[in-house]
Order: sequence, then C-alpha cells, then structure tokens
Amino acid sequence: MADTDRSEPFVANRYRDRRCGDLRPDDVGAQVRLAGWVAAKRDHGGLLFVDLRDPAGPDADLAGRGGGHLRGHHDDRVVQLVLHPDQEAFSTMARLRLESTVSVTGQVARRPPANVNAKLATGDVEVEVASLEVLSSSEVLPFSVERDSDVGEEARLTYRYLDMRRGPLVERLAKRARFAQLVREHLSGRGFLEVQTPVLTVSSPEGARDYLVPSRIYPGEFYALPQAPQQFKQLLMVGGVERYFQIAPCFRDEASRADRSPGEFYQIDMEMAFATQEDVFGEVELLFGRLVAELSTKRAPSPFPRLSYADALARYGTDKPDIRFGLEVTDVSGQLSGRTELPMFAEAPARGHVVRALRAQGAAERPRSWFDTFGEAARSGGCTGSWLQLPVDGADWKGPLSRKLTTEEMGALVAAVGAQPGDAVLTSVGPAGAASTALGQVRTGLGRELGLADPDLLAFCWVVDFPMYEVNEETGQWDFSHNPFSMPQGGLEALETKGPGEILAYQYDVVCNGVELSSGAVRNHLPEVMEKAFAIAGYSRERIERSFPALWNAFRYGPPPHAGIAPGFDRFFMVLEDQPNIREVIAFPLNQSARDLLMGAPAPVTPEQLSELHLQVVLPRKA
RNA sequence: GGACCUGUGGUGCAGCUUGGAGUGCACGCCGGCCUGUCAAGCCGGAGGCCGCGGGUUCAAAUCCCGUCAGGUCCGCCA
Repeated sequence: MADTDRSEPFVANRYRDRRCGDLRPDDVGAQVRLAGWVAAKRDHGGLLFVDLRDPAGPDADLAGRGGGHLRGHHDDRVVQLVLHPDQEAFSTMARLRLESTVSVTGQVARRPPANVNAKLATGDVEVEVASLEVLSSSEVLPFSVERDSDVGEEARLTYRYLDMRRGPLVERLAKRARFAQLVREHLSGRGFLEVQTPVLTVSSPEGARDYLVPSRIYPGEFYALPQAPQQFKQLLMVGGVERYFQIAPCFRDEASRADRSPGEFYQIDMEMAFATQEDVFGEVELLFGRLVAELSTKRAPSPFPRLSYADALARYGTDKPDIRFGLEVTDVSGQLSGRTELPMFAEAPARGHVVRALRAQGAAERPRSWFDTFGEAARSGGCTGSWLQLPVDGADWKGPLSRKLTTEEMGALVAAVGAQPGDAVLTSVGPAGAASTALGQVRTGLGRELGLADPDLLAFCWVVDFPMYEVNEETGQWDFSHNPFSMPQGGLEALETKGPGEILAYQYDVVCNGVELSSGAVRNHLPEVMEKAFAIAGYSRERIERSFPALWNAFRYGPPPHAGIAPGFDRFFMVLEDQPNIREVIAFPLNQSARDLLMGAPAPVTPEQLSELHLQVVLPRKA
C-alpha cells in the first residue's frame, strides 16, 4: 500500500530524526536519533535489550495487516536497542520503568543471522545506543500495556490513554478517521453539501428524552442538544439545498445497549430534495458499497434485498432480520388449524390468530429449561408457545405436542418446517405480529450458537412499508410508530379512508446482519396532509404550530418533496469492524450507565454556578 | 423502571455447588544473579477489609437479605 506517502509528514526535531519502526537493513551504519516508549526490557546483567516503541503513525490502521496478529509487542512500531554496561546510559536504562519515554542516539547495526527476529518489521537490525535522554518517567502501571494482554473494560475506560497505547484501539480510531474521510469524499462527489447544524437548539416534544442546557441570560429557559438534526435538514431542503449530508452529533438521554452509545453518537445524516425512496436507496447502496469495498474484506451483495415490515416480522420475527441464514419462521395455520382436534390450533382462525412454527435445528435434546424460556417469551407476547422434540436414535417423540397431536399431524408439522431427526419444532399461536416474535428470538439465538451465519458476509437489506401508526399500550391511543414527519402511503386519501392501523408510511430501515443501521423516510412536506396525519395521533393544528413552528411555517412557502436517511456512524463502523460493543470504536466513551470513568462526568457543580443559572437542585428522596 | 451475570493482592483468573486458618495459577512489583535476548531466564521476597453493610452459624470468600459498582438484556430509543 501507499504507506511511504503516509509517513511523509514526519519531521525531524531534537527528539528524533527517524521512526523506530521504519529502520531496515538499508539503514545499517546510519547514526539515528529515536524517541518513544520503553515497551520492554531484557536485562542480561552484562547486556541490556530494550524495545523502543513509536507513537502510532498515520497508517496505524494498516498495522494489523502485517504482523499485528503476532503475539508480543507492537511489532510494527518497535525496534530493539542494545546497551552495554560500560556506558552511563546502561544503568539509567536498567533502572527506568516500562512506559517511560526516552530519546536515544546510536548507530543502526545488522543483527547476527542467528539473532534476527522474524516477528518484527525491524527484526533484521538493532540500534547500538550511544546516548540516552530520559524525557519522562513512568510509575508502575495499573495494567500491562502489552498488546494482547487481557484487561477488564472498567480499567481500560478509567485509563483510556493507557488502553490506547496498547495499539488496537488507536488502529481502530485511525480506520474510523479513514471511514469518515471516505464518507465525506464520496458524498461530496455525489453532490451532497456538508452543512453543520446547531448543537444548542430547542427541546422537541417528540422522541427520546432531551439533554437540556440551562440559559443564563433567560432565567427558566433551556436549550436542548439535538436528538438528530431532523428539522434542520428539512429546512435546508426548503432553503434550496439540493442534497445535504453531515456526520452529525446526536444526543439522547436514553438507556444504552451494546450497540447503542449512551448520551451521544454520530449519524451520517442525509437528505435529498425532489427525491423518491428509490433515489435514497440508490445513493445508500452506492455509499455502503464503496465503504465496504475500501475498508473491509467482506462481501456485501448489492442491490440490497427488500422486504416489507410485515414480511420481516412474519418470516424472521423481528424488524431487523439477519438474513445470512435460513431457519425462517413458517406459517402453518393452514396445515394445522383445520385438521387437529387440539383447541389451541383449531380455534386460532376464529380468534383471528395465526399458527407459526420454527425448525429448531439440533434442539431435540436441549434441556427443559431451554424450551420453557421460549414458552415464557411467547406468553409475554400474548401468544401460546408449544413444542415437539423429534426422536433421536429411535427414542420417543417428546415435548407437549407429542402427546396432543396425531402421528399424521406431527408429520405434517415436521414436513412444513423441514425438520430433521435431532431437531425440535417450536410453535406459537397468537396475533399475526406477535406470533413470530418469540420464534424470532429463538432463531437469532440458534443462529449465534450454531454459527449459522457466514462471518464473511455483510448482508444488508431494506425493510420497507413500516406502519404509520401503532396503538400506544399505555394510553390506548394511536401514536406515530416512527417518524411523525414521514409521508403516509396514499397521501391524504389514505388518511381519510383507511383505518390508522392499515396505513403504511414511506418509512424504511436498512439492516445489516441483524443490526439496524439506519432509519429514513420520504418526508411529509404538505401542510394539509401533515395536519391530518397529526390529527390521527391526537395533535391539533395549534399543537403542531407550537411544537414545530419553524417547519410548519417553512412548509407554507413551497417546500420541495424530499426524502432522506441517517445511518448510524458508530454503529455501522462497529459492524464493519466486528466489534462486540460500540465503545470499542469510540475514543472516550461513556460507560453503560452514561458515566465517564476517565473524566468523572457527570459531576456536581458549585452553588455559584447553579445560582448564575437560576437553578436549584432537588434530590430525590431516598426510598 | 425491571431481569440476569460478575465483583477474590496492581492486572487477569480459579476457589463458592457441599461453610472449617486468605488456599492456588499466570502476569506485574521489589531484591539478587546473569553478554544475544526478543512475552528473556534463574533464585528469593513483598503485597489481601475476598466491593460494602447486615443476618444465619461454634465457624462465612463460600449460605441468606440489603446496598454499591461493572456488564448483558427487557422496557425505552419519533
């Protein structure tokens, strides 16, 4: 690769005139000055070896491709120094702790053939130290900075800078930087204008909890950090920007998950004027295709397959399916409900219920507790879960259904899902949406446990036709199921003639390997349609005006039809890098409880600060 | 808001099921020896409120309750 170009900006100074990791046999005989960390010492009493490590260069993300898989030290950044006891430097170095920083001068020497270290890029040479300057000394470290050492995450976050020195994290940060560069280069080349939008804005009544910032000059008033630049990007469309993008900071005061950073995260926020859903899909497939091609060795089939929200739920039991493997949920309503005497199946159609089944591969001899977990999951979704365990080695059929179904019925069920000896068949009876959910959880678990998914595949897919509304469990009222600014399919006519539960939206997700990467929509740019759409969710026109004054007003002055999407930047990169959690791709992440173990945030402030902001703290009463 | 898992010298773990002296492993740390190592090696040593509080018991790292911290999940995330 072009790593020679990348190391070009290196400038010699009083600390160093070469990088440790760059020394090669060509340099034998040269006088060099090197600076870095003492990564390892091997003290033979009459001879002292030191591994001197550079800081990570601009091509740190490439380090892993060479010797990065080797155990030991930071092979691409390290060179061996040799010190002899007749020098002043010898005793100084012998006393110096690991991870102290030094600057040394010396001569590059060829190693004797027997002592070449093939694991080091610099393994053919070593530096005979002539002089040593200690630049800083390190105390005993809280944990080993060795590349592959096993360190708990709590310690890594508390001493994030030491975690970085180990190597892999900085290599990911370097790759993340290239990821961001590529996004900018690609989208700019496709005619998208990068615009930065405010971080101090107004609280929005919809969506997640806001982070609030008290105003000093307006007592009792607050800014809010944006959950996403949603309204700003739509205003840019009204303002005549043809295509917009931004690697946008987003702030949401919500609980975190392994794939969801607490507090703050970034989105590749995009919006296009005079554009359709198809236009958005086309641009995203181009962008993602390029990102994968240039940053990953995995395959990403394109164009991305599409499935409707209803199909995703029915076939995979989730709206974010991992389509890298089969084991799809099967609708067996027809097979069983008419034929069996078992009331659970027989009466399903009369209740408007469906019967769904899943081939649980290799599950025939799983413990009772495993099946009970499934049964409990089905019950909590308002469904009835049951199962059938196929015979193993000529033994009996097992599971509740083996006692309740006839041999013919069991045969039909087994045939319907394609079960084999050693498998089990799980069934779920209930409302169409819910019936597959518990089965989908089992499918996901089996996929992981049995390793059914191809690890070299990035299986993107579009999930389209999300419902516009759903019933709020608490209030019983119709709510927007996703973005309230989405255009309903069928427009005003659909809103006026269909039941809220029947109306679909031009609302879509892009999913990869079972992870939701992004939501997007064709926006509702027509005030009269908007008014009707909000009315169904119980919003008066006055409330729209009050809640979204800028957008409401702007849409009175000729808004273009527009559509967009906002792929999660951190999450996409996490999937691309196969990282188990999102903190691994963030330099200074908050922990799961939204606490910064390094800086100590959040923290109390002084009474003076509170007073200046016209705030009083009222702590919750202890229970 | 809820569920589950984890918490043992500086680090990573084992010990907990079935209570019996802080018992063990690897790394690190301190001291000594050592001229070709490269995760150097050899010898010796120090280092512990078993997260914290309460309970059961003759006796608790171990069992029970509470609490704090970290993680995973559900709710939540338009």
